[in-house]
Amino acid sequence: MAPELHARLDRSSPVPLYFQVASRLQALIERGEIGVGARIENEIDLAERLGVSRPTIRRAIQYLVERGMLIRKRGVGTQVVHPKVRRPVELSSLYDDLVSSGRTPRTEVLQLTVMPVPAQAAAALEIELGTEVTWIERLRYAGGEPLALMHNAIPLGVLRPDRADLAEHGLYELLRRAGHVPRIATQMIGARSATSAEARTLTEKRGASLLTMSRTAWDAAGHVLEYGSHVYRASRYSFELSLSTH
Amino acid sequence: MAPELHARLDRSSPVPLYFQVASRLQALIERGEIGVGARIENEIDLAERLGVSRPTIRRAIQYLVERGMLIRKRGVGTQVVHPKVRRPVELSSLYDDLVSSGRTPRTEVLQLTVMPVPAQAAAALEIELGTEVTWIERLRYAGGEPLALMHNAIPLGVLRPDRADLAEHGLYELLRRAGHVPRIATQMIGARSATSAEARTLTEKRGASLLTMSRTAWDAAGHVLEYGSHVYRASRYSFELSLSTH
DNA sequence: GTCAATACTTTGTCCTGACAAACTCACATG
DNA sequence: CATGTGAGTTTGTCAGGACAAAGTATTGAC
Repeated sequence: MAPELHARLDRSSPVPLYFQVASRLQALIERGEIGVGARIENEIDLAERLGVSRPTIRRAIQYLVERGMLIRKRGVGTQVVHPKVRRPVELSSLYDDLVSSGRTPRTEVLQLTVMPVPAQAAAALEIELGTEVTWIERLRYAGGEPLALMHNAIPLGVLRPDRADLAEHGLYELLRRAGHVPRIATQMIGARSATSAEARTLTEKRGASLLTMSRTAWDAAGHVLEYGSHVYRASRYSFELSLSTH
Repeated sequence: MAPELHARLDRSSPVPLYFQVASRLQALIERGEIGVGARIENEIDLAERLGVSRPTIRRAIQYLVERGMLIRKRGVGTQVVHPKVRRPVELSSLYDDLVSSGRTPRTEVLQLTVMPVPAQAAAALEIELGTEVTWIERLRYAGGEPLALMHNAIPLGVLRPDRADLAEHGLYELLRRAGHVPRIATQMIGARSATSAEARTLTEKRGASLLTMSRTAWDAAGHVLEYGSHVYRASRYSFELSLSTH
């Protein structure tokens, strides 16, 4: 087996042992030193060789199983099924996605007001009709071209962003910075034709196909953070996601 | 605390103890007997009261944490964040989705041939251009109306379905029955306008917006099972998904 | 040679015990 | 009154052991 696995683990590190083990295994698999289909050493030997207990090894392997890199079969062993980390869909904002894919997002804030919550957002946010919320309308550019028209409703108690913040950062970044970490979300992805106003704003032809996404996000305490209703130029954008069952 | 949690666990059952505990907790939370925001009993007391060890309780709680129902904080405790099970996106077929939402799917097999793999599918399936595959074109109805036009490419070694099977079952069911369990998939969701042929088949107007989804699925051993390229009537269908970070 | 019983390997479940780290809150101190 | 110190609570990590269940390979009977 590869040399990395022989190196001693750092017991003085704040990084948990199971995570150190998982990271090493992951690196070996990503570099192809343990090929797809190959079996890794059994848990008991691995534990002994690395000088940790079997539960620690199991936890490390479990971590990689959940990421879709490994699968285990009782009586058989643990096999590599995929060399890349297949992250489940992430709870990220378009802004972060664009940045991490090397593009340069720019945001134009079209509207920023406090107003009674629109009907569709009220249901999603689980708040009374008539309650005031911050209502935001933004136009997101990537590579100099308009990409998406975004509408958000945010409860007043959660965040009161200003135009400058919104122009320079993603909404999720602002939420996180305010101590509201999005943890859970439900999304609906659909499609429809652009209205003439939308077509004009997005520099598309009238009736062009748009990808729609609406999302409600909650924090760890179960409080609603935001409702968003966005349209994307289907000619420039699509959603990509990986799934795994375990 | 609610009475269900007091009932004795069944140690003779093949259902693991941690799962029995998780199921009970889940039921209590879903019925609202432990409200959102409420803290559940700490692990050590819970373990003692149910007569199991703390690792078993931890595993049960972990299971619900991963499903987005509970969150834990060191030094604080474990809280209910959402009363419904938030399943992560599932690796299921449209057919199964329709059945489980109480609709009655019907499938019309438009084409079923063995032919050289189309270029787009070759890349997704990671096979040589020119290799022969089973090529399927299906029209899926729900509630008497056409809903989706589906194209699939399947390696010959994986499955050789016949028309009758395809008309009566979902593709994923056939795959599973043949011993090929889909475990990992990558999907792209986008949108575009219908061609006139598509519009005719789906009884939409020409140029109507369609939701597109292409997917590649692998089994546990990392073998490619299928590539699918589907279009859905955006007026009748959208994708719904829940996400959580943990 | 075929097929069933058996031994072996490997992961799955569960236990007890221990200490560490993060958080809360009361209390003493300036 | 503000502040930080320390005790108490709760989850996080880790050890080591035991047996069960599922699969694989070998062996033996017919």
